[in-house]
Amino acid sequence: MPELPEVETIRRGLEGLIVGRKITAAVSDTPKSFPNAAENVEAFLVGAAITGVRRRAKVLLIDLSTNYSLVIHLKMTGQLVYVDASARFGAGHPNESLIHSLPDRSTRVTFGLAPSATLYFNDQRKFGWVRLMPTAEVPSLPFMLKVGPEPLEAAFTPDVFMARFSRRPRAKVKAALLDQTVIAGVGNIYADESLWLAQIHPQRLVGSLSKDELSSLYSAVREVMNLSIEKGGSTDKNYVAADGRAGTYLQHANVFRKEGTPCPRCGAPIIKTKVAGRGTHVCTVCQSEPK
DNA sequence: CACTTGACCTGTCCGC
DNA sequence: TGCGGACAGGTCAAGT
Repeated sequence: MPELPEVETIRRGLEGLIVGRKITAAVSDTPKSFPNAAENVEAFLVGAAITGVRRRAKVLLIDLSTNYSLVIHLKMTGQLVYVDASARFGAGHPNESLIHSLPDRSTRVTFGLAPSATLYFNDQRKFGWVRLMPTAEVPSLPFMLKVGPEPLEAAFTPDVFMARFSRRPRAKVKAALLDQTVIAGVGNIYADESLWLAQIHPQRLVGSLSKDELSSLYSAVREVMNLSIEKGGSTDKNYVAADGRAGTYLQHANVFRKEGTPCPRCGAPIIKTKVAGRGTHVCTVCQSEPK
């Protein structure tokens, strides 16, 4: 669920909440979620100050004064929720019930932050992970070496987009969109929304797309991602921002989870199918099927 | 090689 | 009501 807009929303929230703070403790009962040597945690994490929060693709990077970083992937159900002790009292918090129930049974790692705050890494399905490593080694991670360009950066021009796609001419366009080595950050929600906006059927093979269609898809991906960041991301079930707040993008979605409802463009019913092994939402009138 | 499918997990929902 | 099974979706490994 956390795709680029969700991770970016979390990053922005965390930046304002944790940069400059000192980590006082890091506790985990789930080695799979936090597979770091205890001695490294003691030496390079506990006592370190947080110097910055970055994002690359769907990966979050929390940089530390020890020149180590926490590398975090939320995968499907991961959350990073910041709770200040003062939020435990009084009303008015954007997600009162969540804040008051933490830690809960999905809490995998608990970070103490001076003077009186806690950062919870929650992950119901344990697909996500937190790793502590030297900041200088992050770019050498296999994922970082292979991942494609950031779609919202200025350097990501239509020409770059087309060059990346031309690497996979025989793939279904949805599979290519989801491939992180082609473009960074697109997941299932924004793949479906972008393809609907560009009026391209997800089964179409990349090699069959015209230059105009690729150009439309380029614009659609950026438009959809930008709108979602503006709305604080998509909250379906698990996703919340760093302050516990839900995102509202799905209220603006045109096809995702809209099966049976009329296409906002032509009125035909949206259908749900499976493409590239994933649940896929299309308007079969606006997005004509291949062959 | 290029592309597709299955595994990793847990919780929820649907049908019987 | 209980229970089995399908499903959710990000990424890597294994399969075609």
